[in-house]
Amino acid sequence: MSLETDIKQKKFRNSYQKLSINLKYTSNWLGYREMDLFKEHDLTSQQYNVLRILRGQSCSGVKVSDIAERMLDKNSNASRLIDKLLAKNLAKRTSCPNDRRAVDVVITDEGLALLEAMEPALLEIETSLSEALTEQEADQLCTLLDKLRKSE
Amino acid sequence: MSLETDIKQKKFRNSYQKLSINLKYTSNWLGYREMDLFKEHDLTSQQYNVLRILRGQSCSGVKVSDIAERMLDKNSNASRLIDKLLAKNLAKRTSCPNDRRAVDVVITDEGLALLEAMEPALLEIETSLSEALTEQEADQLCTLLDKLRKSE
DNA sequence: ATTTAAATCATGTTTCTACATTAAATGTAT
DNA sequence: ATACATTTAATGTAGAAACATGATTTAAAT
Repeated sequence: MSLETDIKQKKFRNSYQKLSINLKYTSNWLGYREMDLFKEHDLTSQQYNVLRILRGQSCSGVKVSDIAERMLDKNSNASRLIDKLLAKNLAKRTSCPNDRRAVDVVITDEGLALLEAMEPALLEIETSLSEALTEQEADQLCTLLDKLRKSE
Repeated sequence: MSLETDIKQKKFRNSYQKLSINLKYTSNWLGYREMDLFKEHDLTSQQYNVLRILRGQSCSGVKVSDIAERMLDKNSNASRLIDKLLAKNLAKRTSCPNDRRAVDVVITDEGLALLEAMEPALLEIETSLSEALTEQEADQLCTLLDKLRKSE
C-alpha cells in the first residue's frame, strides 16, 4: 500500500514533508515486526540493541557511555537498560581498573546464545525484505538515507 | 556522516540488516530534530500527529478508532492522547448522534492556531532537508520506502 | 596543594506506553 | 424480544522512557 492510503492523507505540503512522514511510518512498521520477535525472548528493542553493541566488542567490554553513544535511541537510559540485562544474566559489569568512574560491560555466554537463537528469525525478516527490494535498491535506499542526514 | 561511523559498526550481515538499522537511525535522527520544536509548544510528537490528523478532517470530526488507525505509532493510546489535547483546549469531544459508542473528536480554533504557529519552523526543517536531497531524490526515497513495505 | 570543572554512572520522579479489563452501545441470529 | 457476539472507547496497572538531580572520580587551573 502507498503511504497515502495507509494513513489516509491525500495531500502533503511538499516532497519533504511526505518523506518525513513516510520515514517515520516505515521505521515504525519495521519496528513492530521486530518487536514481536523481541517479545518472544523477553527483550525490548532497546535491550536487543545494547546486546548487539556488546557482541560487537565482546572481547574487550564497552563503557556505559560508549553504549549510550552508539545506541539508535539516544535518549535511552543505558544504565537502567544494563540493569535489566544484568538481572537476566545476559551481561555483566566489571569495574574498569584505570578509571574508576567507568564501568565496563561485557556480554555473557548466555547473552551471546540468546542473540544466536534470535538470528534465524531476524534473517527471515531480512529475507522477506529481499522480496520487496533488490539488493541494489536496498543499498540505494541506504545511500539516500545517509545523504539525508547530511543536512544541518 | 555515514552510518558506519555514526554507530561505530563496521560490518553488517547483509544489505537488508544495514538498511533496517539505517532506517531506524535516520527516523530517530529526524524525530529528534522535530521533538525540539514540539517541546517548545508543549506537545509530544504523538500529540502533534493527532492534531495533524484532526486538521485533515476539521469539518467533520474523527472517531477515536479512526485516529488510532491513522496514527504513525499504532500502539499509542488515542483515548489518553485526546485527554491531553482536551486539557489544553486543542481539541474537543462531541458524541456521535448516530452511534453513541463513538466519539467524534474535532480540533479547536486554538488547536488550528497552534498548528499554524508551528508551520514556519517545520517548513524550516523541510527546507534544510532540501539542502541534502533534491526533490527527485526525496520522491525516489519515498517510492523505495513504499516498495519496502510491500513485503510480507 | 586547593579549588574548580568535567566526566561517568546511578537514582528519583514524572510521564508515557503496552496490555488487559471494563462498560456501554450496537449488530445479529433465533 | 432475547441472547450473544462485536464494536467502541475509557480505565487500571505494570513497566519503560524521559528528564533532572546526585554521587563519585578524574582532570585542569591557579
